[in-house]
Amino acid sequence: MKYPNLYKAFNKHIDLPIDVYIDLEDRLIHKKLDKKEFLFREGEVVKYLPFINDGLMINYIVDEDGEEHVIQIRGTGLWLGDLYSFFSDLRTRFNIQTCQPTELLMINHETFDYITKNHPVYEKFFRLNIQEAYVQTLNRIYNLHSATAEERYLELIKNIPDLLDKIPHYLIASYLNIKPQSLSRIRKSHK
Amino acid sequence: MKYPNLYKAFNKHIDLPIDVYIDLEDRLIHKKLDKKEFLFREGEVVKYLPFINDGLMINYIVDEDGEEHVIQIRGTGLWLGDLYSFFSDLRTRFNIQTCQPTELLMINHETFDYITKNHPVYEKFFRLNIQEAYVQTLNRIYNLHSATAEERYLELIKNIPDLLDKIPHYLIASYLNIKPQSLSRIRKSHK
DNA sequence: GTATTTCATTCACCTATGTTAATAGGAACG
DNA sequence: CGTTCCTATTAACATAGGTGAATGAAATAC
Repeated sequence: MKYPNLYKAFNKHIDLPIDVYIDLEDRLIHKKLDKKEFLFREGEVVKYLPFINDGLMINYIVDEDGEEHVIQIRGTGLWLGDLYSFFSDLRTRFNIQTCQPTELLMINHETFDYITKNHPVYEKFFRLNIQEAYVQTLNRIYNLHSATAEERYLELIKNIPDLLDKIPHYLIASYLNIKPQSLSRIRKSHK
Repeated sequence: MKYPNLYKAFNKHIDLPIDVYIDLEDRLIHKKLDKKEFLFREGEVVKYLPFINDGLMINYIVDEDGEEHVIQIRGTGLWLGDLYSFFSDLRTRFNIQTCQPTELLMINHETFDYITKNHPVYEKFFRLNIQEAYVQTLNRIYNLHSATAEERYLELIKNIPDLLDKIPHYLIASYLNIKPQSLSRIRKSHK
């Protein structure tokens, strides 16, 4: 087994026989990105389902004023791409970029069709995987509604304690929906 | 065909042969709710996939202070439930309530298993349906990040012009993540 | 190794939205 | 039919977070 992180990610949702896993593993596209490299950018059609085997990435949208809004931050063991663009063949609105050197495992359309056709358990996995992502974003909306910036900050560093060392503070601020100056202010009051 | 709204909803994503549709239609659970009735509440395990055949509903979460936060507002022709609770058998965090007399068509587990097993096209539909819902919530997060309360209000009434007549303003305010007083203020400045 | 850019922090000031309280209209209820 | 509750609105004041500018530190480039 070359990628135990991936195997573990599958088994979080489904019971995956090892040979069914290996059948996929041999078809994966392995990709290494440096820090600050893009996996894809707004306007492209996404051709892969990317799994973060090791690293850290963000998903952001640029508004009319050119300002970046970080929508997601995801690291090792998680998927981060644009399912919608992948399955619909429409252009994505998202920019997916690494925050550190990152190693990806990617499934293209041919492989997706092959594994779901030959191993229906993968179909179930992807449905469950989307559902989980969907619920996470509903919770994020709730969080944006019910918690103050300070509470969101404290919760974030509780969940990912080393995040502050791993990515620039201005990206964390954007994710929290505040300005870097406000993040500084909050951090100051917690020293 | 008893429920053309439902048939249309399916055909937005997939090509559904009429007999495959009818096979489902005969198994649907039909339910009528009055204004302000609950479909389900926090703590319950959701046993159905509900389709709004006619009406209007909200999804809200109650925080520790007892305050309601409206996460979704959805009407005729859309699905609104808790996929996660339905598929995982875990208790939901959501409260789903009608804003007006509402007519629902519901799929229970038995029916879901039957139709996906006998007509794989339904499996595809539900995957696409979740994907669409997922993308909508990502856009909602972006909207909360990039637009002011005033912009969010104007966009909302542009999309659903008669919403103000259909549901109490305090629920719209909650959905926009502002207080009713602020909504009044914004509305006043647009008269 | 120096120059240049990028990032984090601080401060003074500003603004959008929250908070509290008062009022009034309408719906629901006996 | 009057009473009670619920909702919407307004106003005065409070505050979280935004804005713009200045500074220094750190990363990157040359």
